[in-house]
Amino acid sequence: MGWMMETYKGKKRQHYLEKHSISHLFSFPIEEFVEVREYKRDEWIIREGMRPDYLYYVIEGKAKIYVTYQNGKVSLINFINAHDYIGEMELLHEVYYTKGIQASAKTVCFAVPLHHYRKKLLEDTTFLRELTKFLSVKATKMAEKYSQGLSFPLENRLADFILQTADGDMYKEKHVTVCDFLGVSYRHLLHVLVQFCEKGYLHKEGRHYHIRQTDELHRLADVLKNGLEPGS
Amino acid sequence: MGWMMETYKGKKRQHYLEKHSISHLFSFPIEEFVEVREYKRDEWIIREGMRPDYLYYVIEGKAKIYVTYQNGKVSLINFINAHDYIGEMELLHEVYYTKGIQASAKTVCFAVPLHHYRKKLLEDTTFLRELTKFLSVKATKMAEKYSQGLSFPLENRLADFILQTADGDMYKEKHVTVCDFLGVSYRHLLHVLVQFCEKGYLHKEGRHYHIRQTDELHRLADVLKNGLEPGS
DNA sequence: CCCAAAATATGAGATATCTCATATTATTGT
DNA sequence: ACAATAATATGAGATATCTCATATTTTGGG
Repeated sequence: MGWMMETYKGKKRQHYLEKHSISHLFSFPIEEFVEVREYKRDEWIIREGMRPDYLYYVIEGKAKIYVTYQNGKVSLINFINAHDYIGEMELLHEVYYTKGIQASAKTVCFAVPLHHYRKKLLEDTTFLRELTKFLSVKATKMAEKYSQGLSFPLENRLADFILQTADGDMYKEKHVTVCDFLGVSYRHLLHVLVQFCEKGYLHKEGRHYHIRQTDELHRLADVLKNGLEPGS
Repeated sequence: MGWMMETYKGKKRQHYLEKHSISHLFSFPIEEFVEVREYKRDEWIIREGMRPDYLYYVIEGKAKIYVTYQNGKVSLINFINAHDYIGEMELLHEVYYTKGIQASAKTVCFAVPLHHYRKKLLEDTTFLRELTKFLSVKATKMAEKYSQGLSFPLENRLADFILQTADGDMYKEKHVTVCDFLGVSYRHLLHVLVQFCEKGYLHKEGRHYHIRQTDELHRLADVLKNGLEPGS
């Protein structure tokens, strides 16, 4: 289990700080003590149950949030992408059960040391406003997912997931990850995928799937879009 | 559909402002332009799709957040209780599809006029920090509900719900509301409740249920508690 | 290059959950 | 007090989804 997270130094660090400046997210200079870190695929950025000493801001890459239940079942809760914060719960709350966060691709993030900045962060309007926006979006998305997840069969949620994660017209996600994320059994996921192929929505090519009828998938996915768009 | 929301004036208003002071939530005096409103059971505090002009802070009562899907199905997303904010999404984001919020009991709340305070609120550290805490808790709860909802059968979620909403050792929630909240059909909810009675966990008395074996319900509900408690 | 582990596949039977049909009570408005 | 509407109940058949068993293929490490 080598957890050899790499910290960029010198020129490389400087390059990231400049190219992906986060100074607009704070009203005070923060770069001096910020670490630039790279996590490799499958490395744990935060281990479940362990309080982190840093607030992270993701620059590039992709990670997954996991939680382990008492019965041993591990569940994928959400994805983390560029421009997301990690560890904000621990910054805000004294007690909080930390979830596990694992990089699913090479992930670069800024690590803001809390022992140094905690107080300043909690008094910084600019930072708090940004964080509040981030959290409100997160809360809304989770709320939507929740009601969607409970209200519709896999057929609809999978169609949506395929459209959201497709690489061009190819769907390439790993089944194991997906059935974890969508909370269904591997068997059933395959079953619905086969149906999609039989109906001609998808065509299996090797271990990937070619999207043949985007419109039909949209029809299925649209069922879980709520309400009207703002402005109507 | 009389929507005769009542606004307290004079002495009554003053009484609420003093007894449930919210001055600690802001670093500037806010009471001058705050309205104290009372919504009766089933009144809409915010109508779905309509942007509110106020930020609300609930003092007493209980409300429900609803969303309507394109297929016409209405889904209960969450409850709102005392000390919750309403309308924070609209304060933070220019575009946002507003969900419907309906009082499920007499509900008193403070209404902060945005046209007057919007700018000040977004620059107030104290307010933003409070709101951030509120939102982070909300986001976490939704995330937990989401993964729970997807991962466990109704038996477990219902046990948890019963324990959480029980009034002493009596469970009194309305079935219609519950099956909406838990995202299951009325038929199935009844089916599982009957099972609980047959197993002796509950005993039906009129339209309420007497909890007879808390331990057994806890055993079912504990399955969806994640991880270890902080500090272990 | 080989092995063990992970990921992919597929079948069959068991459950969980839904839909629809239909009655019987509350509740509410007038 | 009455009619309309909502909430509660219950049965029966249809689906969605799960569990388990088992086989094949891919992948990563030594």
